[in-house]
Amino acid sequence: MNKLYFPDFDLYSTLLGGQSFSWDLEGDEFRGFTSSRYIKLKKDGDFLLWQTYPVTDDYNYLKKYLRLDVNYEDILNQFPKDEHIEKAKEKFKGLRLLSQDFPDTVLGYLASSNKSVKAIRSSVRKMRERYGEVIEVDGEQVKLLPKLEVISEDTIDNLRTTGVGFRARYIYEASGKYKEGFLNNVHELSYSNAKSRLIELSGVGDKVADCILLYSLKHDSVLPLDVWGKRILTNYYGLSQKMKYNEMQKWVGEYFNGVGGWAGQMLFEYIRGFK
DNA sequence: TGTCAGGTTTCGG
DNA sequence: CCGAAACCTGAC
Repeated sequence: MNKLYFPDFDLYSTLLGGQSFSWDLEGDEFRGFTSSRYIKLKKDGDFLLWQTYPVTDDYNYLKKYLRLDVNYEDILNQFPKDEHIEKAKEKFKGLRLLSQDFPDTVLGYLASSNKSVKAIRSSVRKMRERYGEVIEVDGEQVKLLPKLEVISEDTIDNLRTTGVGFRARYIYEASGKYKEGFLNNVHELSYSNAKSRLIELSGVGDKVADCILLYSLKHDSVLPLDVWGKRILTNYYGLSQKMKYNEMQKWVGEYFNGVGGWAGQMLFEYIRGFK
């Protein structure tokens, strides 16, 4: 495996927390699947050991996915100083944000609405089983995450067999639109323009759009406001439960210094008792 | 078996 | 604009 010096990287909370549904822990090795790569990753002290498949030694892919070019200390230094953040940081220092492949993130979060992380992971694996490309990894056959183009060529009824329920229509329609290029330039748009475009997709509302914008497109100031995100704001920071989504998000943008996504991820895992 | 999970859409007011 | 109901299914 390849080796990189990388302290301050908590693989467990980063890969198995709430931001990706595509990683498993086997022994001391994390194994992840995207729509184009299978990745093996583990920690050896302050080093990261890694390999990519079917294209091996693909450092550029890993670097983008894990956001290896961010200055982690700088980000932590921008966190506001308060007791909740201090506690969350104690437990989750090393938790980082990923930049997952855009279509993969759209798929995962379209499948996520009104479902627990565990149930989402299960659906994602069923879709992977049905649609994922087979590749060979160290002599073993494994499947990748499906490409949206492949899903768009199947039927909604078949898609339903993967446990996505009423979300099948959302995934199917979004796959077709993606294939037509509807989302081609979202990564170049401002936060609000990109968000408007995403919300035009059926099945994407404020929260799912914010997840895609944060976990794939690196809009780091956003804290996705699901029930846990809202609990952070109401229970820890005294915001009223009556506040509207966009009002809360505006507060996040101001209070968290532009790194609400990073701080929020730690608070999110902290408040939901992960790990 | 019954309830819960918990985002978006849809519908009634 | 707002609140409430409906949506599928897996987990427990």
